[in-house]
Amino acid sequence: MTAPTKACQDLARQLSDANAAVFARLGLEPKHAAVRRSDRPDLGEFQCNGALAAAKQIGRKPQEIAADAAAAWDATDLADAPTIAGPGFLNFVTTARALSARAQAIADDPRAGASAVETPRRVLVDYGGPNVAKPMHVGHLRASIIGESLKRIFRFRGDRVWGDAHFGDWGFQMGLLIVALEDELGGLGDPAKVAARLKSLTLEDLEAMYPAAAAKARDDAAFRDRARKATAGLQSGEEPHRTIWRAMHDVSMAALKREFSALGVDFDLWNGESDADPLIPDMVADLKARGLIEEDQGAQVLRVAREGDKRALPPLLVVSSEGTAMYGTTDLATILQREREIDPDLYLYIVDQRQGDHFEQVFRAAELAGYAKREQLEHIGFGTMNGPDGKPFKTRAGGVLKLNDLIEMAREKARARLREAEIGADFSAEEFEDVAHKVAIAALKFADLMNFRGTSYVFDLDRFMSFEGKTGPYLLYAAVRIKSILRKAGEAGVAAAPIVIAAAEERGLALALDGFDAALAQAYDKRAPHFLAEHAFALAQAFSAFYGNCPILQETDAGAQGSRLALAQATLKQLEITLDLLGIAAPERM
RNA sequence: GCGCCCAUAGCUCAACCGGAUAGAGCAUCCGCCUUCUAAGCGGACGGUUGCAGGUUCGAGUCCUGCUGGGCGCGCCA
Repeated sequence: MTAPTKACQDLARQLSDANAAVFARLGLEPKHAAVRRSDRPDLGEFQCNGALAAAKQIGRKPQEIAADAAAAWDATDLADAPTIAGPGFLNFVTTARALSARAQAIADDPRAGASAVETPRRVLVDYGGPNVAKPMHVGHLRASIIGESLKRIFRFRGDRVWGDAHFGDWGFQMGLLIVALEDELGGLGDPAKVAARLKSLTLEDLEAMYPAAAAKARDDAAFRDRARKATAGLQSGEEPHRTIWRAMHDVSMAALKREFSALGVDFDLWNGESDADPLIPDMVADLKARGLIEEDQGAQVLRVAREGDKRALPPLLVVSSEGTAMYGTTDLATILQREREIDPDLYLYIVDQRQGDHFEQVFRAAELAGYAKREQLEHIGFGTMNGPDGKPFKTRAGGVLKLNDLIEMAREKARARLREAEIGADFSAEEFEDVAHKVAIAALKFADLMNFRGTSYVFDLDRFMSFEGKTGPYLLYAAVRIKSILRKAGEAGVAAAPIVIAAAEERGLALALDGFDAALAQAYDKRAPHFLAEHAFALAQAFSAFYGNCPILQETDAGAQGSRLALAQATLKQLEITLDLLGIAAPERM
């Protein structure tokens, strides 16, 4: 019954449990007792709206039910008896004792107050989606940032998680590159000549070859046809197709690993579409034998339309009229491969929401084929990153902006702002660069993750890097200020003491710390990191208010000083965990 | 043509299962550095939630229609 023993749970949960006991005694359904953070901080810290729903159900007046519940409240260690407002809302204010205990529990918890899932699942997160020969551009930014964050969120909640880059190294694009090379060399007949060219092949070569070949294929039917045949040749293991593919694959892969590393994005699996290729012949034969595939216009298709669909979903193209595997085929085979090698309970595909139909086709096909259940497969779609004109982001010249260039732009802006603020004058060149990089990445990532993933947002580097308001740099600044205090406290020999919440800003900070678990759960349930981004900002704001009004080093009361130091430590720990879940790292100073 | 998504403060975005007076940041204005990093803090201003109906004790949220925008619709991925 006393708060301290339950302090491992967040306050909303503690209040809900206590209120559920009250509701049960009154003969009301406990589910109506749920308490959550208040929308009206002027009336209370927490609220329960259940009296209204309960009233509807049993035909009593909501105010009466609320009054009964308030009168029956007995968890006075946790909160005072709730006040009643409006049509029957219950408003709670927690006791300083319960709040102190909760803050202490967070301070003592390596997970900073975050709970874990009861039953861990095996989760595969498919994100990033880089391609051979195509430089990563701003379109890859969202997939990488959101996917990386979701991977970390699921892992932190206790699931067993694999992040897979699902490298786009198969299909028609490879055929295009092969015929482009053929034309460049005037034929592929001379193995020595081919080998020599492949040895000198650079990423820049590939990045020039691909768009040229893709453009040519658009209005040159003969070229397109050769590329399709080359694709078929590659997929049936011909030479020199295979050798050429391997060289192009390796050059691209090495470059991509560098780029992802700069972004702070890391994968457990670097599997490519090509890795699922060996499964395709047997898979197609199996689908055929079970009568799931039929011939249509020279191609082999798997029909996935269902009765009751508002619109007839086109069939999944399993084998093209040229005999090649299409990307749906590869995606299906990849599910088969992952079932065998990983056996995930849940698949998350972090891909642009415009591909929704494609994934619906693949997921239905997987279910029809019995490879996976439909509910295990989720397409986590996201919106586009737009330019100032509201259309998908383009450079001033109208082309796509390379990810590398984007990051360098952000870094340059960060350097300028650091110099402007006269920060880092005493840093080594190395540390200065490290800080500029961290600031740049934090700005880019937070600007992306603060919005719900489904909405498109306008890219505005000046705004992201403004260092003011709701930005990545603001969060880093908050973390760095705490680190600075902790360093000085350490030098001064100030030690942490039991947390005692007294001042309004301490109360606000403790409540912010308490909100972490709910934010994490929402981010997890909705597959939406912006709930955590929101929490990080709220926490940093609460700390800033505390920072301005509750000095630590100057505090003369040892108990209050130790308590505040412990609060600062807990805040830093939780802020760094939250930032890490967003894929953001804070420097030691800035 | 069919289907999906979106429309919230001047701008960029939030709003948990339908709950109270719709919240932040930016911009504008007013305060606060003799104090742990002012890249900060406090305050003010700012709204017919695209339009019209409907369901409900209660609608930004659910339903219908309309307007405006984005996107998708078999051999690219």
